[in-house]
Amino acid sequence: MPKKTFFNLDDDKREAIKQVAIDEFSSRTFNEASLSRIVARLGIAKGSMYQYFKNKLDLFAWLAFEEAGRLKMKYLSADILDPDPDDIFEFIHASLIAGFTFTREHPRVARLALRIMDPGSGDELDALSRAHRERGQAYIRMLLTRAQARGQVRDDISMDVLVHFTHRLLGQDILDLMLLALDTDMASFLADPQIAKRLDEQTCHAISDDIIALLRGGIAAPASSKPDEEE
Amino acid sequence: MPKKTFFNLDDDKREAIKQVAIDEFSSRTFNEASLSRIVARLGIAKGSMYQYFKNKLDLFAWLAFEEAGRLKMKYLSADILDPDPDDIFEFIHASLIAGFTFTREHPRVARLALRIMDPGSGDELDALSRAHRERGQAYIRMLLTRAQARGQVRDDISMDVLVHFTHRLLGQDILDLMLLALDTDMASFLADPQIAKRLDEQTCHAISDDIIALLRGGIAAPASSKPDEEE
DNA sequence: TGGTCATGTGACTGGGTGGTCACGTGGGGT
DNA sequence: ACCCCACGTGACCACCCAGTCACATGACCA
Repeated sequence: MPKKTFFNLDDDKREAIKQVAIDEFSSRTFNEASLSRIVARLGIAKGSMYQYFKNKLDLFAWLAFEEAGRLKMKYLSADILDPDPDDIFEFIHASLIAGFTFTREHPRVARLALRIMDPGSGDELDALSRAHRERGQAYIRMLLTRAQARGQVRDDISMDVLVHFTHRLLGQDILDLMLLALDTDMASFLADPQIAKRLDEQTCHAISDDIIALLRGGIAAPASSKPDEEE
Repeated sequence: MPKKTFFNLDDDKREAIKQVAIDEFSSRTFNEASLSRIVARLGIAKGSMYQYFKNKLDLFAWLAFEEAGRLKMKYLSADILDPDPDDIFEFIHASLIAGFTFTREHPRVARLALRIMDPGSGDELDALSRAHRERGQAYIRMLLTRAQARGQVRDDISMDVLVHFTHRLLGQDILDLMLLALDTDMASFLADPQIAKRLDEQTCHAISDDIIALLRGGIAAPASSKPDEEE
């Protein structure tokens, strides 16, 4: 968490620091990101940063866990976040749309949020990362278990596997799917996150529909006689 | 590619260099991996490395693309690698088993091979990485398209999405699934890759079966009347 | 006016990096 | 005995880093 000095700053300066830091941490690994580069871009002294934050990790953790999480929540809670939606597929669909919208409107922040998952950036960060992931997976597990109890999700497959893939789908896969639809890759996106804004809403819905169809029926062609799918 | 000097070395020394370098590059990002650390561990002079390799990238690329690829191919071709297997699900199943076996027997090399996918390590490496990925995806696409022509894969979903997920399943997901089954995560694996050896063959088959079931039928519970699935 | 205190500063420390280069060494060939 | 040449070496260069600290600034209060 930032020190109180940080919150005494001009709104403009505080915002500038936030934006430049998001830029740096979203485009590079935690270890590769550089405080020196941040302060140079801001035109302030390095010592100042240490008046605002305890150290590099403090700054990163605040941005990636607190701020990015807060912003993402806005998008999720706008559409969904009912702890027991009546249809798990509706829930996933809504989460995908929310994720697409969030990523399209705040590509750098979305990428920053994914940086949390980077392993091997030091013990302290790895521990934070694991705790974060486990919280998310616990939530998904609850939803899937309830859906299973309602007979909506198959019960002949390891719940761990289901949780893992669903969690990943709603987290990392969203950006991958967007990049796929835009015919680019992560490297290009890191170089210019704004390309995410080129994805229109219609395509987002098309991708989500495809994913939901996959989740519902797998990749196999329907067995010869089975007219209960549209088309 | 290494310089010829490297191939004139004692087999022992060449092998030692390979092993220490694999250790370093598999446990850290390309940018975070350190040549200084490698030579220190080997007890040789840094200048020597530059007699064997043009630079850091040369060493990494040789290990990750050539050597790791060669080793992985051994496992894949042992079971499969028929360009038109009669059953796409059999093919995927065999690839999963081969991937599990490879990862279990050579965890560090398997992790090294995944490092190729790390984006943002510089233009040159990103370009190599993209080319590598595109080759792999082209192969998967061919297989899926043929399977589709045989009526084995549904045709109402974007082929790009199918290719993307299948490619990822056979690449990155294999390690993730193993870690899931071992109840650990990537951070712990990076700290000690040998934990992968604890996964027994039976569990590998169980996971593969689950994945194939997912691919065949999705996550949805079968619609009330439909006895064509086992169980 | 003087004093206090929050804030800003940037040179500096100690450490790391990839890569170079002038030099050493030793085995063949002539 | 001579040289050559492949190989080995580690000090060294230029650069980058996170984090520190003695000092400067300026607002507010007495």
